[in-house]
Amino acid sequence: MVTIYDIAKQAGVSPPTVSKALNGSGNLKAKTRELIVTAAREMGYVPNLTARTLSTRRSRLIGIINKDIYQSDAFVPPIFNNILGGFNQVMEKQGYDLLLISGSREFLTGSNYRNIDGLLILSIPGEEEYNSLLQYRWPCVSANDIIPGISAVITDNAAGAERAVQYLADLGHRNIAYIAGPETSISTASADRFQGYRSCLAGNGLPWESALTEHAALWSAQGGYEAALRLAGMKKPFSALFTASDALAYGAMRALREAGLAVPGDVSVVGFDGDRLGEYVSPSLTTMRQDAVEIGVKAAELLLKKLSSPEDREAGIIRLPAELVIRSSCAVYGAANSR
Amino acid sequence: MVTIYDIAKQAGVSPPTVSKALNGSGNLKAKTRELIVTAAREMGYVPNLTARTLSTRRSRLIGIINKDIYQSDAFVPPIFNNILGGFNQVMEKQGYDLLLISGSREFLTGSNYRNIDGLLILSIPGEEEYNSLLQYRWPCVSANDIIPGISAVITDNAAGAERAVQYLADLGHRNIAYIAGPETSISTASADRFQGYRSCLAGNGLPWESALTEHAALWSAQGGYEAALRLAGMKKPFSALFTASDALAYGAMRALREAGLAVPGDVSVVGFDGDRLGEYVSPSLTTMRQDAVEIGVKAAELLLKKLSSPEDREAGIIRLPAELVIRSSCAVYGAANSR
DNA sequence: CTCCTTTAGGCAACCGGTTGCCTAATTCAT
DNA sequence: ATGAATTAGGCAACCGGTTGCCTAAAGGAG
Repeated sequence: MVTIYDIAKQAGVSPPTVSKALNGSGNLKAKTRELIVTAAREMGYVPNLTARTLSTRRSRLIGIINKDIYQSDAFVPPIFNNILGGFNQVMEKQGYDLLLISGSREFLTGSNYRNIDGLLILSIPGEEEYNSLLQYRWPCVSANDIIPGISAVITDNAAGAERAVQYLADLGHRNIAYIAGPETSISTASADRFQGYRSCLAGNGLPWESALTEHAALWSAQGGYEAALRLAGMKKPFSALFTASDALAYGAMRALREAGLAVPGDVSVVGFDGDRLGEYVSPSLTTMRQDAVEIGVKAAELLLKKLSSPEDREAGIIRLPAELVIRSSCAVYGAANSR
Repeated sequence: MVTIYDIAKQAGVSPPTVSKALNGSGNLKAKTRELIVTAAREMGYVPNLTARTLSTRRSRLIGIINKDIYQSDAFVPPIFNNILGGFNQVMEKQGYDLLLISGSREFLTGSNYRNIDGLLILSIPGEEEYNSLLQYRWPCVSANDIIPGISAVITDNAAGAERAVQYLADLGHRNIAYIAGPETSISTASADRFQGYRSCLAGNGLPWESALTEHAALWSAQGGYEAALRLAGMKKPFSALFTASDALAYGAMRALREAGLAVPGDVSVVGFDGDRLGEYVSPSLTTMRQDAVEIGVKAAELLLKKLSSPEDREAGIIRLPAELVIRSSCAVYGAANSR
């Protein structure tokens, strides 16, 4: 591996001079600088980032926290990959690499043992890690979830949920059920969608019936399946169902089928996420599309801003609109409707 | 941040002694060692891995290469996340962290600028990166794909494809179509499944008809959809379809529906992957399940072995069996079959 | 009590960079 | 040509660890 010492010898200067030449710092004669830069290129020099990190205390490394990736058999919604893709696309251009933070080590030690410059949170493991996070206050952005005290880029969940429910209301549905995601003490994404659901009901003069809301145990098709079975088992009939994610909707549609309810004949279903896959299930799923790539891009930009002005501790929240994607899982109430 | 210098001062010893005490090296009196270890614990010491890496030339960092994650709007099959989950589960216990390698930097410079100890390849970007990889020969394992000259942990694709096709043959199907994934010059996964398909046809005395094989342009539902439309447009009828992935099958099933073909009434479909989601599409998808978590675990174990014995350059391949998961996308030939 | 062996732990150098300061060299004015 | 002002670039120290070697201290034997 070629080092600045090799280049220094080759160019007949001292190592610090090489460093200055390559970084554009210091007062160097243009000719000297050029000599060094040329030598570096010819020798195929690539700076050792480990050494640079030790010296400058900046690693150009962003930690990625995603509890779901680390549960080895977890269901990871496609949206996470797209967020990460958008995020990386921006960060890569700025010379940052991404470090998947294993388990909770970096957190619980609170030590930043790899000299991470900043953090992207996709989903936070738990209370303990959250507290550690707040305590150490590294530059940090949360994507797709709101965590009190931390900047976030997120879909406008409340507005998105309202839009979805309004669509169902506009189709004439009056009994609109809801399957929420699991609630955690920290995240508000699920709560925001729920709130949008309720406020839209209210806006349409519809009462909220607790019997028409079920909480899924997991953000997965399995969770949606079980929740929908519970809903279908209730005495309260419904002609429409809004779910807090697409995966929940896939599971719910299966449960409805098994309960003898046709989609959209008996029940109209709207999901939330905009998975590509929703186009391919049967019936294809009407959903609120989140622009996952854009969330990642915006999160990266926000984090870069924080990195360049560390004194700015403001916890801003950027909300991106969700877009209604009409496919074929919804029908006008009463068209072929028995309930 | 507390360093060994702080501990040294506190314990009244020299920094190297602290290092030796904490690493269990050197000849230290048991009492001294204990004194130091206690002080370190009390002071909340966590070693700075950047410094340690610089000194030891070992980073405990594994690079992850996955071209798909870096295409910001790509379809990343769930299996990738599960492989990574299994891999991380093992690596984490050994104190390794995972670095997502941005774009192609680390490759094309050939420099290992972050002092990565080893590499996990999930999907390789292209020829150029591949050549660079072979040239530098870092400890490296490929998961879920075979790359000439590189150790791999992979599902036995040929055997799995044979099993899938045999299942269709056993149901009485004679005209079994196939949708392959995109072929690349490097990877053999798709080719292996194709070969399994053909050898199973041969084993059952069925001729291979080129009109019954289509290559998808992408490993996605969209790719499967388009390929199946082409198949359906051909004059050659078929009563069964095997696809090289589940995502391809989802797309294909939609295309068949649109072409007026019922699944499994007119066409039986078998996928490959074992996505959880396949349970929730309609009809639920019969598929060959790959044990993605196990692939990740085995890949980690193999890589750890390579890391501990760098002289061993053998490019071993570990093949894991795929398991037939019978759901409801297949029917006996002729039961309700018109073609 | 002395001498020799063993052991414990310190010193110095190194990993590959970066930075502030200071001096040698150059430029400019006189 | 001389002196002052400016500029170019080297020196030394530092980031936080690890390692080999060497010596001081402790222990044992006679």
